[in-house]
Amino acid sequence: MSHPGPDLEHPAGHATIRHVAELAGVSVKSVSRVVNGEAGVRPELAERVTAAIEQLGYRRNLAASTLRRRGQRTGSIGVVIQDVANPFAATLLRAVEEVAQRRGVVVLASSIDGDAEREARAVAELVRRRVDGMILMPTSAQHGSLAEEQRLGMHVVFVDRPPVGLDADYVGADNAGGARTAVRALLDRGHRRIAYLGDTRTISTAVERLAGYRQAFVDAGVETDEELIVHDLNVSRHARAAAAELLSRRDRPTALFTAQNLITIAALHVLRGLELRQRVAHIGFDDVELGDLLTPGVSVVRQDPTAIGRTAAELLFGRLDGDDGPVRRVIRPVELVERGSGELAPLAFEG
Amino acid sequence: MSHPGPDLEHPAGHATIRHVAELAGVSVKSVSRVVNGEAGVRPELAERVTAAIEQLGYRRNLAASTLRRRGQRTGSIGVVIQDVANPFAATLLRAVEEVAQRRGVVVLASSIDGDAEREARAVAELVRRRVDGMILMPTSAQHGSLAEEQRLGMHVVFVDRPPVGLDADYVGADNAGGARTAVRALLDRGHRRIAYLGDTRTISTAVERLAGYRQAFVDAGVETDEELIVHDLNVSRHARAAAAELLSRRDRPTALFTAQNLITIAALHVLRGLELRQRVAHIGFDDVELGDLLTPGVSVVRQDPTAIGRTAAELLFGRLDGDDGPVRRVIRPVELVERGSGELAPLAFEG
DNA sequence: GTTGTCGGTGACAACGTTGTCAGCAGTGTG
DNA sequence: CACACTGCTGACAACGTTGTCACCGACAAC
Repeated sequence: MSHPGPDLEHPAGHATIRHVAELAGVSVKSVSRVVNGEAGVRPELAERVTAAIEQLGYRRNLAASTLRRRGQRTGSIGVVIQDVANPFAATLLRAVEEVAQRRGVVVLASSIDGDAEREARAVAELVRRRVDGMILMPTSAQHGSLAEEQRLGMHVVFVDRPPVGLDADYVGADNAGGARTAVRALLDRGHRRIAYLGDTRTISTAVERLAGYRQAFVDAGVETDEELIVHDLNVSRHARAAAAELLSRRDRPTALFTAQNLITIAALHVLRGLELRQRVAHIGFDDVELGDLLTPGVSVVRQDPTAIGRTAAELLFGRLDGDDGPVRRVIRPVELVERGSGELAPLAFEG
Repeated sequence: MSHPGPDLEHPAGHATIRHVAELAGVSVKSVSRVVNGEAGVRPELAERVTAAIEQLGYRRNLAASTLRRRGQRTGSIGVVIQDVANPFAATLLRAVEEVAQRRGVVVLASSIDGDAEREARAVAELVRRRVDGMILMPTSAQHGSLAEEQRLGMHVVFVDRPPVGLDADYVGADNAGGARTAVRALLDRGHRRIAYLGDTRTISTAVERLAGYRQAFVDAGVETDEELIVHDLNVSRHARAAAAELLSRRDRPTALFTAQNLITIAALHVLRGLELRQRVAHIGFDDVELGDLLTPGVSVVRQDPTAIGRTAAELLFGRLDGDDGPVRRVIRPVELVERGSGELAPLAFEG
């Protein structure tokens, strides 16, 4: 045990390339060559190395490997999302994963729950780990701090919410257009008191969806009633409370536009509780599972999180592959899915 | 540009500790001390270092750091799940993330979609990256290959499905008990033709849930009808087809027990399509979003993926902190949630 | 005066890997 | 005969970081 070099009898932790070299009776470099599939190793020697690797259960240490291969990729990307437990984010993440796995790239995902500080910590952590690129569903209002990372070669693609104060690729949905379409459909059926229930106003999607809502009113030459617009429903509980309050007014709205999936679900619970699902029209933004089986079906503006995630991932990998074209903004179309709840007519008189 | 050492004017990629040292006019070791918050650095010097770090946008390279700190943790864990897009897995993952984030540990998640080969690749990748531990929702039937990793100090906790051919911690739910309770409830209401629609039989949860189904029949002294047991419904399409076939038989079942959330959803669609939701009783395993708002409400056996994820993560971190007690098997209780669909009586005569 | 201790600092080696380059013996080219 | 080239192999340095240890001046104890 007093001789120099690694203890070759029984490596304490993981076997290293040196253990393998010693056991196979070759130089470490030759082992490296075999492991990396480099040409120029005699088959007989390669076989000895392979056997040694097998016997020791050797696994190349990726940290050491990428350290040496200067400037080399770590084969990892970071994805910062609001909450994996939200089906929208989860589906998007899954699509990213799919593209990444095909390339042998692993995904580091962090949920940040609308907390700008958690976002900053998550991004810093990803930089420390030298991910090759990042896909960001940001919370924060300003992303200028990422400019430095970008300059140093970090590739960033924003999803769902565009970058602010930064030139970066973006893949999102036609939020304003979708909201406008939904609200126009309600107006067309004669609704005038259409409530808007939306997320925090610092979130661009919320802002855009509200803009679409307002635009529909402008298009129709109808005035909006500011009393019917509620913001900051970033917790289910708040969304429920807001819906309950709106629906218990004497001049309650005849239709609801809920601008996000969790708000839609909260509103559905309240409508059901008040036995108003057949009487108050309702369109949500984002599809909800089983929404088609309710009575009436839940009409929604559907976006395609899989397509958004896939597109973002492909964009990111394109950048990693050297695409240095101008910054791209991809806006995916959305679709109004009519299932019943959005097609209810306004009730003339209410008890 | 011909002088040796790094080009200090304008570091090409990320600034290294050497750039910082040079700019601050100190040794690299002192920078290291400051970065790591080690004691014994004059405040004035520390300040110079901090300023240099700031100016250069230096971020410690975690790969190099953990390489040097021999045997040191990488501050990352791997989570191998079936599919992040499945709410059960997503919720579980979120709970793991939560515990990990509190400790500054990042999570590498991989969806493997019931593919044993993808599972093996994911695990190998995690080992290459020297994650500190892994949480596994396995697909494969044998996990003996992990024994070698375990011996080398890798900590593994299984969730949802127990390890086979390996001693490892496990956190799961009372699958057999939950299924038994559900089917007993159906039998108690007089159902006899109760169909079982389940996932692939290589999956232990599917096996356990089927066992619970059978046990309930044994308990009641009723014979099971093997014609009503369908397996391998690992794709929504298959589940729909199976449900449609069962329900179109002349002697169709009076009740369904769907042993997994996606199968439950598929069955709901078929039942609805055939207008049988009010006539055929139905209990699912796993809760489904909005299941309470359908008419009738969807009765389910609810497990708590958040608790499972949290428990598994805490167990894993406990091991990382040195807990070397005996292997633990945590079985979380499940709960039958009666919402209507499971309480329908069998119809005496059918058209 | 010698010795020891102190806080502070840096030179150096090492972590596990791979890039570079030199060297081997054998063969062909000028 | 010198030289270049071949396929194969290994010695060595380097990646960015941190652990080890020696050393600094100052000051106290003997």
